[in-house]
Amino acid sequence: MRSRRLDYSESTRSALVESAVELFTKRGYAGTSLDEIAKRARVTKGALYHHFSGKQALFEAAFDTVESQVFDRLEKIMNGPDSPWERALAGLRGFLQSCLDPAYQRIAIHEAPVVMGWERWREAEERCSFGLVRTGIQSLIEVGEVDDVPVDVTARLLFGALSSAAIEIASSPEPKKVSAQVEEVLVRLLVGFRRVPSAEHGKAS
Amino acid sequence: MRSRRLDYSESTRSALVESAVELFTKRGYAGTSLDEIAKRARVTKGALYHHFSGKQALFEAAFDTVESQVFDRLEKIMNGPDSPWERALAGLRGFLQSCLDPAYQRIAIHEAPVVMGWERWREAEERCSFGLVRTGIQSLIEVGEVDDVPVDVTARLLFGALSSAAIEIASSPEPKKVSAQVEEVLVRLLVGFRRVPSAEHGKAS
DNA sequence: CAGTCAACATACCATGGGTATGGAGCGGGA
DNA sequence: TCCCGCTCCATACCCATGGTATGTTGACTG
Repeated sequence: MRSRRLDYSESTRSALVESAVELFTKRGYAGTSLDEIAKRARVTKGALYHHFSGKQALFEAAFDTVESQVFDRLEKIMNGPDSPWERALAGLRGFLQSCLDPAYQRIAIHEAPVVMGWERWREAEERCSFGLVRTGIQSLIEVGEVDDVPVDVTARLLFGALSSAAIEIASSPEPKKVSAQVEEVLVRLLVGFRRVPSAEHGKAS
Repeated sequence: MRSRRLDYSESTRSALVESAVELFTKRGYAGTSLDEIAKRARVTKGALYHHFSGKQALFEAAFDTVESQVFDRLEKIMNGPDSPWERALAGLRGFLQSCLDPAYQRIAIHEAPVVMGWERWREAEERCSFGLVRTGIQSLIEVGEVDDVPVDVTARLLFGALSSAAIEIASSPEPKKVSAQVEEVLVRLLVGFRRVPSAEHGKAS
């Protein structure tokens, strides 16, 4: 039987993470103090340091939550019954959609590489959205849809482009329009990568 | 006649900036204290705060120097007498080359968007390397080498891809190999964007 | 029911960005 | 030439904030 105490503990922990996500999103990592985070979670710094080893660890916990949300969403999308090509397009749209979330935006894309360090960020992303991009390209190559390009590098380039696009979209006065343009360019890009553009692409099926 | 005093002043200012560039490159923005920077420049924090309004301003000065160096280099390359297409390829290689400089790497690409804020970074980049990418694409479109895609968004995507590639290259155990791969993929990408070999857009010419 | 330990709160320290003040020497006007 | 003023920089200080050390409480165990 699960102890009542453990429930409380888990509750305060998640409250801290949730608080961290909100404040980091609003004011950034450097602009947010631990006292603020603790106060918003209605605990003190003591509780915070009981659950996390420090500010960085708390940030990584916040990173994990927002990242896993997006990951779950994208995984569902990309596990559809369609062809790899359809999956890639759907995943693309899904990612751009996810990037409209300010939390994912600022924490996972914008600040994480600096706060966590690029190495660690890369490592974490490998298991999340970047991993999806990577496997997406991988399967496109395996099926023969696109030429045999170096997977790692291509995935990195595409992910970089997507990340920039994400911020561009979110910081634009007309996100819808920019998002549509991004999609247009990206589809055009994928088409350009296609091996034999004989059959009709993306559209009908 | 230029005062001796002003020479000294200018000298200490540049010493501070140079010191900042080195330390920010090695330990990052958050990991570097103003006392360290001042000490390395053999002055005190008083001098630092006389020349700069704060840590951010000093960072921006460091950003400007590394950015302008790369800009000058790329501008020369892209002002060659070749065709826009050749210029684009040359500029691409030049940029990847520049990205091997750790200072440009960490300060201008990695940390600047976070330290300066994305808006301000974007604004500054508009006049520097990003501007070059933009005008490069612009002229490619004008000449008719590539399809009429939205310039702003395309430039943003390409620049994002390039930035990621930069870090990927520099943090790789075999930078030469990765750099070659990046170039391969990027050229393939540009070719994919080319108008000429495309038969399916109804615009074969 | 005493002891133990997780789950916090409280008090404190040290680093570091920023500020206020003081002084020293160069340049300009008499 | 002398003095004044202003730039240029040093010194001393403040305080916000991340991190630590210690105290306290209440639930579970034997």
